Amino acid sequence: MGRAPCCDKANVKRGPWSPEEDSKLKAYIQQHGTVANWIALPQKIDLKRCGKSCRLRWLNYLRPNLKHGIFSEEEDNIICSLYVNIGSRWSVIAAHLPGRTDNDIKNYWNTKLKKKLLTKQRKEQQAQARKLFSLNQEIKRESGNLLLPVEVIPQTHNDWPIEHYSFPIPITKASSVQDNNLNNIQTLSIKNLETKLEEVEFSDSNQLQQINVNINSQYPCDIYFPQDQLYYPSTESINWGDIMSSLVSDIEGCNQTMPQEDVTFDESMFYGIMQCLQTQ
DNA sequence: AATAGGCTCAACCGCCAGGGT
DNA sequence: GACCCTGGCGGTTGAGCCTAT
Repeated sequence: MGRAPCCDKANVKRGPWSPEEDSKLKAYIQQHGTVANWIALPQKIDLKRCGKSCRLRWLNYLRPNLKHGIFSEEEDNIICSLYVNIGSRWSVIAAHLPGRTDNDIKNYWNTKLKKKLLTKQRKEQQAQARKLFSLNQEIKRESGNLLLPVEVIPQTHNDWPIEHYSFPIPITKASSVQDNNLNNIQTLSIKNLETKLEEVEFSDSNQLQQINVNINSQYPCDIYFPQDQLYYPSTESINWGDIMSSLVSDIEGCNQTMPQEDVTFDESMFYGIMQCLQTQ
């Protein structure tokens, strides 16, 4: 047996509110100040609406001092920083943005801000890829025939659109040994990586002071290692040289126990490792 | 001009927590 | 403790608008 409905669905109006309905609701609340019982309200003011619908209409549209329209850059930053820290708790986020409702913020995030951040992320990622490529070439030159990737091209991942730590992880070309290699690489590199990443501090002059990257934390939604790129670790502040160096030393150690094969890098392998890190 | 597809956002849905009985 | 009721919340939907073809 299901839950009893909060109102008689057959006898309530649904859909957009008319100006008359709005003014009835507004008038009642202005006269009484508050609503003690939203469920009972529609009957009192002769509205064929669900009490919950009345409440929502008031909170999201009719109540005074609501701000509608374009979000400012500052509001964007606040939303992003809070989202990164607390996830999709829109009511909490709304509490930090006077005049904005949780519904507004939720809509804004889902329709605009997320895309905006994705675009920004991709641009940064391309710059990062170029940087890594030249870094790899340099290391390669310095280290002779070191087994490092010739191709480092972080791709846009359809299911996982934001790739934060998209530096390469080596795998062998031979699929039969990939699993073993992954295990080796994981055990050898993970601690190093983790340390490096946790050392990364980043700041944003506008919004946030230093926030440590906690790669063990659970991101609460469909975006991982996300959006924080805006005010969190900028690629500029990450010492990729250090990270690459530690990877190189791990790879060297790893190679001693591995068959001599060409090693290439793969994005999916990286995410596998990052997932492994998260579950540790 | 027609229309298909994408986008926006107000409104709805269903779950959960907390208070009252 | 069990049950009921309500408020609050996050996720989802769909009508209407916009844009590209």
